[in-house]
Amino acid sequence: MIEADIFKALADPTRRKVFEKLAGGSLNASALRDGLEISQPAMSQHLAVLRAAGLVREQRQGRFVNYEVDPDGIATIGTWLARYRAYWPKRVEALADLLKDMDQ
Amino acid sequence: MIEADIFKALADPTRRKVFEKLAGGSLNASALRDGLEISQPAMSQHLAVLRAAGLVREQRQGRFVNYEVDPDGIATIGTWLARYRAYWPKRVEALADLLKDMDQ
DNA sequence: GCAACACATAAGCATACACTTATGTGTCGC
DNA sequence: GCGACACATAAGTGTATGCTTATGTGTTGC
Repeated sequence: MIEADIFKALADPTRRKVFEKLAGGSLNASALRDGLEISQPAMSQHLAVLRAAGLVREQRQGRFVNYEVDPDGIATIGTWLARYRAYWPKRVEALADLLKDMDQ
Repeated sequence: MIEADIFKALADPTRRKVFEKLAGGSLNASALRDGLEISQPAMSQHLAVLRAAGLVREQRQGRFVNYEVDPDGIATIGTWLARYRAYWPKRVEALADLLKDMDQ
């Protein structure tokens, strides 16, 4: 069950901050530490959790490792959330429009 | 930060099962225990966590307490997920359509 | 009132988890 | 090759969390 890994990964506030940083584009592990008061090993462990959950994927570039949002994780949350569309309130109707033009 | 409570609540597999049961309609605490091998106090504690997170709301009916999905929690996840619409893969495009006609 | 019921809360305990320090692996530039 | 760098992994530790048993609160029916 990969949903378990996803929600567990997002349960940690630091990992959510990291993930939300990546929403703006790919960054390497050191850049992700900026602003967050966290040790290098701690960040490495958090990134491992996010990657294991399928929320993030990595790309080695020399001695740097670039991380970016993995669409697979997003898709899993999206399809999970779709089960509850009957309970979606009207005020979030705009969200559906946003989702519609995701590929430009 | 209510997002913290939401993701923490959904990180537990039992609570996700409970929440997914409620996707089909409201149920009382005893009915929610059916199928899940869980004690009465454990269920009560899980429901308290889900309610504190805004994922579930209760409605007393005599000595029963009916629980149902709280649209507020769903909306919070939805708006959070909207930040990542750039990474939404094409294959989940259908989800957007589902969200569009949520109010019939 | 009182017994049975539906659920909530309290207290204690075992495990999971996020951190730390220390060390390992791989790359770059000289 | 070798030192500096970017990151990963190992091992240990304090705290959070989900469970248990026991008890409390409120409702129903007699």
